[in-house]
Amino acid sequence: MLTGTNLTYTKAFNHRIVFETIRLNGPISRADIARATNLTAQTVSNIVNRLLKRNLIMEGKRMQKKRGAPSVTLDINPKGAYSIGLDFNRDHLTGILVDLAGNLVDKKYFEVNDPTPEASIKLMAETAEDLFEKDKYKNSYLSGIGIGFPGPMQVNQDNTVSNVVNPKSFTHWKNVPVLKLLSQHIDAPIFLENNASAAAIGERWYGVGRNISSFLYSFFGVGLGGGIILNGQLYEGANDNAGELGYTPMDAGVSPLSNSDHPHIGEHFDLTRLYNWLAKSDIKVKSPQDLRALYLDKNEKFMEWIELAKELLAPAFLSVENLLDPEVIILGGRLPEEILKDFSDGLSTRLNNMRIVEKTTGPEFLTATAGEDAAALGAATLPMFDLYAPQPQVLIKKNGQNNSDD
Amino acid sequence: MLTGTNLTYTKAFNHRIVFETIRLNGPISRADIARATNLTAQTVSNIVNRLLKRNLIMEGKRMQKKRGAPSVTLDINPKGAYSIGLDFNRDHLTGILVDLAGNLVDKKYFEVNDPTPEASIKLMAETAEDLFEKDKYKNSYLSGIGIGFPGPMQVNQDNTVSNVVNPKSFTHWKNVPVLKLLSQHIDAPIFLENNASAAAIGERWYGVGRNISSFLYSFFGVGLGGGIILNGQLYEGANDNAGELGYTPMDAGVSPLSNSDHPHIGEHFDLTRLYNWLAKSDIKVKSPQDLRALYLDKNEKFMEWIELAKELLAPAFLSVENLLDPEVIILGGRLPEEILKDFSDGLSTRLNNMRIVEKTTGPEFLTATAGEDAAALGAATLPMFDLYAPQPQVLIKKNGQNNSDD
DNA sequence: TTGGTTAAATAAACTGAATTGATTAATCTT
DNA sequence: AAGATTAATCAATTCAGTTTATTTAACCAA
Repeated sequence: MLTGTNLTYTKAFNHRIVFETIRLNGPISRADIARATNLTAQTVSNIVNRLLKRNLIMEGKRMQKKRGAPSVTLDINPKGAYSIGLDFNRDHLTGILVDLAGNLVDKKYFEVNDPTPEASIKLMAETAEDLFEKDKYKNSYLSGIGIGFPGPMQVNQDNTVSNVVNPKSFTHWKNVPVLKLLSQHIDAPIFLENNASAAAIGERWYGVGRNISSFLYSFFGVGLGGGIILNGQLYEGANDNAGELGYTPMDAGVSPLSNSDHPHIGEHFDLTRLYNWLAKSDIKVKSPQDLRALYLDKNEKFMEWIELAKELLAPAFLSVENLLDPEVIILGGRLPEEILKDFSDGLSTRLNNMRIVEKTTGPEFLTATAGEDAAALGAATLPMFDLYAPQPQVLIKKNGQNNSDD
Repeated sequence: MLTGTNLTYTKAFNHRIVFETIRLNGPISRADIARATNLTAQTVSNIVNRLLKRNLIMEGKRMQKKRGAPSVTLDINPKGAYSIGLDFNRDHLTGILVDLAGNLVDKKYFEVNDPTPEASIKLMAETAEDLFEKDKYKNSYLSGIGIGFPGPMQVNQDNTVSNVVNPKSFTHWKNVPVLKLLSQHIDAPIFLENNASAAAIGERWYGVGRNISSFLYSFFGVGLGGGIILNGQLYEGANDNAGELGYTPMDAGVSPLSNSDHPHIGEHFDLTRLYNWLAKSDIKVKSPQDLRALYLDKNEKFMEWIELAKELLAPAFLSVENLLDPEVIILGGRLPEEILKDFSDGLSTRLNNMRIVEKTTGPEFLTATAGEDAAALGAATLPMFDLYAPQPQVLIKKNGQNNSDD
């Protein structure tokens, strides 16, 4: 709804603006922050002192530039807050602990096999507890826990999680109240998100998207997912389906991996199907790392898949260009970097040829900075982003919400 | 850049919030506004009194609901401000005057033929002056003049206007500094926009988009254009090309209207080419109204075009659904309402069949409320939107900008 | 009819955010 | 060493929404 604002919200927003300015430009002085943000020096000074008290930033050494008094530099305090990210899948759970600067502090990896909700919740809770041991991080602040779910699963409005789209991959999951169950074990804010969207936020906050306000993140996970960042914020669409390139139709028979009535390109990127298809040619793979080896070997069969992948992605990305006109398209996920790089190069040239003559520019293709842990890092970013990112929504009143925060 | 905010911006934003609440829900009492906006009654009272003083709203009669003192209703004052919209094309210029409530007050129409910039500027300035005669609207406020340019023309960053995409249609136009030239004749804020984007804003502010925060507006003008509204704001993309469905490729030979090396669906919607193609079958048409007659006659040749149009639009809109996931797709522009309605019905059912099985929902298709003057009304909305719409940007400082406004 | 209750609107005093103006301190320039 | 320049902050001010209290107008029950 149309809600107003007041000074409390102003304050919260300005705190975030100053924090973000330090995060992106640090080390930076109070005076430079004032210039960058159009806030007065006095205001910046007050906000900085409050952020210092909260241990979110720290002072560095004095720096003299030209004349005048030397300035004290400010920088993010990595130990000011921590966050846990869980990347949950049918076959594995990755849990990571990151600090405020986005550094990977700790990591746990578990192989699972189509786990029940009960077993999953238990594993998630234990992993989270292990990652942030109370005595080890005695005086530190845990901003929260983010959990990324594989693309085909859906985080419902009521925060239950179900797999509406592909019931066969997660046999035991249907409208599971993950948030409710987890909060019985965990005393910290919990955030649920589709792993592609989470990865997009991660890339926006810590990765190549730091200075890019609009991009599409193509996430190669178990299948093909997507997350869209517009004006610095996650755009999920009316039904949380925005960016789902995988649904793009393709002609029947084009991909040997397709087996549906409505062939769509997502099928070609289903890793399980890819492994099975390769197995038919006696090529044994069971992980993205195995694919990397195949790729470096220039394995003929796998190269066939790669070429077809680019063939299928090209028109989909042309649609992205025409419809969304993003500055950048980021490729990331579980596929090895070399393969993503191959995609990005191949797609760039393909799009140049497909574009109508009068148009000369298109989005730039980049590969994500986060590697195989993109989803987990993205999940870990969710609480951080919620607490510290300068989102315009912060400025707008919400019923019964208290914004005080000193 | 990352800029902070302060109370001045808060005030400006809250004024817009209250105004918009009245606009959308009026007649409405101060107390109801307070409840709707989460602002206190006192704040609303203050803001309302300032808006009354500026003549933007007006008091109605007392209304008693249950117990307690009866409330005074408030409503938009249509005569509080006026706006001029110019829809400029190769073949015509439509100029309209609308009031604050979006009512059409006056309209001028001129046929032109590939006019030079000089002649065009002169005609625009004269039309604007005629529409808002000083003595006739003595005590009224003109919020500004909006001008919509046909899709293939481009409003450059430096506010010059050129036709980069299709140089053949506007032979005399290349990097014309429209804003500079017009402001020599006109003493009011001037806004330039692509006509599809303008129409989208018009529909957002006055039309079916009033309560829809994200939609794609497909604009059937001289060709096929598009405007995207996300979170209530116009999203133009990194190169102002977002929503340009016309660039969607199609196979060669599919549309008899195509003649390019890179066939794209926009070619099928080029009205000039359509007229010429129909002429080959001895069907003489030269206006959208003529097409309406053909449609009502169920003219065989024209129906062929209609069917192919839907055939081409369907996959493009499926991309929209998958990528943007909008609540609604609005069809509008110069094509007669009956044809747009046909498109919308046909596309709805087509998309239902193309969608992969597991997905059940898609965007709703609506036809625009504004008819053939959609572009002009949209253009007229630009100044209004800029002055009165509750945009989050209002909350953010801009260098050297003074936000005082009492 | 009367007194009590409910609600709208606003006046007056308050709170808390950024701002403005003044001051101090550190460094460079000449 | 004196003056200029810049960073940082203290102190006082401004001005937005908020809180509290008051007035007014209606309804309702006895």
